[in-house]
Amino acid sequence: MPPQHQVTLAQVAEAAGVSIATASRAINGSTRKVSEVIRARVRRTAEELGYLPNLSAQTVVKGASPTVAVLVSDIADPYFSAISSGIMAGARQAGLMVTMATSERRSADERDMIRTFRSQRPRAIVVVGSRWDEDPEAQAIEEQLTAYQQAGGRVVMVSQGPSPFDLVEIQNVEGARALAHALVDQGGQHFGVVLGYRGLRTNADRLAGFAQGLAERGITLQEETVAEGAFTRDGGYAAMGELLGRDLELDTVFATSDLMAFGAGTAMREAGLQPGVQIGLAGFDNIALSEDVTPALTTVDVPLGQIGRHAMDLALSDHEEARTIEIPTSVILRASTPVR
Amino acid sequence: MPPQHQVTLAQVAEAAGVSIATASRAINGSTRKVSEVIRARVRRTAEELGYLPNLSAQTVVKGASPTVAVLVSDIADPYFSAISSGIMAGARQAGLMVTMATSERRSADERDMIRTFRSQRPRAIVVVGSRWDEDPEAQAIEEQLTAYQQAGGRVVMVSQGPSPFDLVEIQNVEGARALAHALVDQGGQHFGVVLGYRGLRTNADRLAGFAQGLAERGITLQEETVAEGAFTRDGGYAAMGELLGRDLELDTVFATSDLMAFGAGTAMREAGLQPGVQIGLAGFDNIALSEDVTPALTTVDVPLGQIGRHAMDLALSDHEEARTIEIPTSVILRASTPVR
DNA sequence: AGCCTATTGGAAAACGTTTGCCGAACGCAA
DNA sequence: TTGCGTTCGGCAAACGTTTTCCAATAGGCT
Repeated sequence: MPPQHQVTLAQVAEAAGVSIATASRAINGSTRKVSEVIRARVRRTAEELGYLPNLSAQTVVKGASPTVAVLVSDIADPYFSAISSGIMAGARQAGLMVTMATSERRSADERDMIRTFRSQRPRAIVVVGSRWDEDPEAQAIEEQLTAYQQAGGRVVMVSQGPSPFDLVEIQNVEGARALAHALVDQGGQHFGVVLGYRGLRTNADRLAGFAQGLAERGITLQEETVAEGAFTRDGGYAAMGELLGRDLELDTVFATSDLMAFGAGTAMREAGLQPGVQIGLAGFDNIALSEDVTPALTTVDVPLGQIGRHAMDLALSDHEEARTIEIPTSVILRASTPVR
Repeated sequence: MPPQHQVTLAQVAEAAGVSIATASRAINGSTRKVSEVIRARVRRTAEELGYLPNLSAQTVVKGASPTVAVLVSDIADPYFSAISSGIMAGARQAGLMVTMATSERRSADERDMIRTFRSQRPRAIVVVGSRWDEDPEAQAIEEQLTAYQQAGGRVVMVSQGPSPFDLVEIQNVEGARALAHALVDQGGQHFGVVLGYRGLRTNADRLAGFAQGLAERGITLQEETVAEGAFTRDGGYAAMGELLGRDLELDTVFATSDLMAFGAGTAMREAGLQPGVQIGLAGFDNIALSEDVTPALTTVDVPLGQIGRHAMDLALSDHEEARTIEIPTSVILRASTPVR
């Protein structure tokens, strides 16, 4: 680590002919006032010398840094990057910096990153991304976060419920259920599901909601029409391939994320099926490009940017007991699911 | 800012019955050794008490924080999120944290963010995103970065050349030129361009390279066949609309980014033109979904993840004079540009 | 004039670390 | 035994801030 030598407050004070205390008060403000003339002089001096406050020093004495730490599974995934974008917008408004890390969906890494975050003494830690059902690290992670919270930090989980912390919950069950209704209403009868890892609660919820929605229309989702894969574009491609190999008669496929739907769509075409023509295809999330593909993708809208904002709101408002914000979802029918 | 009270090194030292100095050496290691037995005892105590080193305190005394600061235009844009992903992977390997901010392409914000970054004393600052041609803040930003560098920090610019700093340069001109060749070879004759803001060097380069490539095949790109818009999906949609309104006879359209191409494609379809059938469409960047759309998008591959890695490599290797890494690009022909 | 209160500058103590130095303990050769 | 080098623990200074006092000055009131 190269030594970085910088202008210090002491140098500014000296140059302005005041004490360090006064310089501090003049520049970074506090309850105490400093006379206008001195204040101006100090500020000008600081400007001239190119003084920049040392955030770490401030953090040491204040006990917390003006920072919010964000942990996401994968920043290259448009789902997470859209949420992150909302978080960063909120953070900027609140004058906070953002430190970010990706867990790559490995929960041991998640635990380590949270430890590292704690070392930074951020004002809040936001964890985005579905939790695994049988996560060996779950307890360790929760302990870390609890300790952090008890030390005065705020914890916000996005799409991680149930949990003892503040929560931003996406209505996955309801959205998938409504989607099922809509698809049946369009004339779908034989449904398949391209499912991200079942162990991720998000997927489990979306599957359950979809099955429930179908059931409410008198259709039973067969287990053999569900293919599981990684919760990524490639996973969708692979799972769809598997589904095709099973030689079922499907007229509509629901993928538990838009990203998986894109992969599934490519697999369909490679098998000679045009989504939106011979077979229907629906996703979930309504990520940015889902309306630009051909055929435009039927999906369930999740207001991703808003989610980030809400997470920051929770992080900043102080309240005693944990709160939950429910994010409503809504079905968007597009050309990928034809009316029959 | 809530006071966060935490276990300190002093408490660990006390509990372990050693001095603070010894505790420090036992836990965070240094040149000096501490006997195995004491070392073990201290570590165990730290573990039991849940001690976490205070990174800010360490930063204050060491003079720099184990952090790399990243500034991107817009994290929700897949171009930037893919690069960020590479950067974060590199940072993790190097044991560094990442602090991230978005400038929203406003250069005044960019300047402010860099100031804030400097306050954090990061080990490196990475700035990703094309520079504006006539940027009123350009000088202020360069001064900030120069001062930072002189204080011992490392600066890496991605796609920002020319600049006095370390540079990761994408071969935009060459890529666009090669694309033009390939499109002419496929039988294209009447070309249009959906251009992101011309003031962004990236767009200017891609346009220039494309025009040059056409010229080398004996085709002159007419100014009236170029429509300019925001460097986003919506910009592409709007610019394509404008182009269509001009009533030209185009057989192929080059959009200066995949994102713009997606928007342009939607505009084409709304006008009754099928990309890949009546009209060719090509993009630039090869973002993740470009092969999943229908028709799959012809584009110029830019290895975005690698770019991030290279940026981190530059940030970490220490060398005197500024270096430049050239990232090669390569044409990928897909169905959106039919062979005629 | 005398007193009380507000205002404002400065000295110094914190905050949680790392590290330069000192000195104690030990091993070993002479 | 002395002398000397090596190992390793601890004291205390430093890092760049904020904040608690304390003191000095100014102003208002009687």
